[in-house]
Amino acid sequence: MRRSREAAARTRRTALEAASRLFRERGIDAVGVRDVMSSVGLTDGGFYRHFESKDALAAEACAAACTGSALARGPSRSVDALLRGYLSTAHRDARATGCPLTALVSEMPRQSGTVRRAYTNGVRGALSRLEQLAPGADAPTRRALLASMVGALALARAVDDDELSSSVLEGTRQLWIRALPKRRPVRSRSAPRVNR
Amino acid sequence: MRRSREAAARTRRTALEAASRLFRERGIDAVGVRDVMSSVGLTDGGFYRHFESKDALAAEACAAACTGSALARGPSRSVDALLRGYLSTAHRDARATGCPLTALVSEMPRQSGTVRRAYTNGVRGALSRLEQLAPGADAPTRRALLASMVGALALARAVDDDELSSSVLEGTRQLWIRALPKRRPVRSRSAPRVNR
DNA sequence: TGTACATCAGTGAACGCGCGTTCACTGATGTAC
DNA sequence: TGTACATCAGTGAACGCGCGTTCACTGATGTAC
Repeated sequence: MRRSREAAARTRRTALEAASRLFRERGIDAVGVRDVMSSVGLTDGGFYRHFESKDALAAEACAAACTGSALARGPSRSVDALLRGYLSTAHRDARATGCPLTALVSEMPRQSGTVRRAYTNGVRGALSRLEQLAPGADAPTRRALLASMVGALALARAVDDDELSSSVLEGTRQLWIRALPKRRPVRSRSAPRVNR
Repeated sequence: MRRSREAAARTRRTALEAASRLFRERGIDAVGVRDVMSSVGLTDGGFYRHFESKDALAAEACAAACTGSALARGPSRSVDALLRGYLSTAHRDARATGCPLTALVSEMPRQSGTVRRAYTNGVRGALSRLEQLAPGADAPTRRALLASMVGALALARAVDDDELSSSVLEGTRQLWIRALPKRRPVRSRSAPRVNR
């Protein structure tokens, strides 16, 4: 039966959020329209009142996951803090709520144009965020940094061996803590090391 | 009708090779037993004369792709040459014959135990190869290097924008050419710079 | 403010299709004598 | 070396199942008067 406009909007919003999580957890192709709708307590027929197709949902969910992810808007205020969070075992073990760039990376080449466009915009957004957090790194370095983060998290999730998995995250963290220029310290550059 | 032992062995071998390419190109879940068998000119029913299940095929194909890939046995004799090949647009555009670690990385968390084990062994093999090619890099650095290569190639394949894609490969190549210790030069370390 | 009616969110069955796997069958291959 | 027979690689139909999408229908919501 008909629902109020507010209820319908809520249905659309919660279905989109559920899809965003399910796609990251199981992959876009492995999640059905029925899975999405039943996860918000509805049947699948009504899906097409809210989305034109599964592909349209995938593109929108990918975009939403990108703008909502830790890389785009997380609380980190330094690149060190970002790396600690991104390359943590907690992030590794939370695929459904983690970075969509990593969760979907190797199925993206086979996705439709609209889905890939959303993903590519997510990559651009992540690169801008890195520019804010690491202004000392040039553009090629920022691209290498993003690729390294994505690769480390993806590999850490892929392998079977917990020790190997953790060491990939840790090795990548160490690399960037060494490689990135440090923030200008609070005291003036030439000041002697004194209290205050 | 029955085939000779040699013909049957050939069937098994070519089906395995076809599966290895198809899985890398389209993903394991998206390739059916029919796809594999029809790509070697047979019907699907006979598949189970050669493999116990699709999962067993996936594990074997993953292992075969790992031991046969450029990372495991390519012709590169230096880490620079390896990086030039691995992070090339040619490798990016040849998913079916390229590195399986990258092609399958983000669907691996959802694969069966046997498939993940094959993949993890592939990661270990790649790390050993990097140890041979870059003996100056310590273990954490080698893990970061592999993660960075996988991430760069995967991202370059995922995005829609050719310029962004190439720049991710190029930025990663630059990073490692800078970051890795150079090979010991031919002349002795303390010799002055003279001719010969 | 009340009433009549149009709208539309959600239901549930149906569609054609492809999946992994099973199985009776065919007939060439391999082997025992 | 010839013959009889067991083996088994490959065929093709069938199985139960889930997929994305469509659609007639229900009945509460929203609106025009």
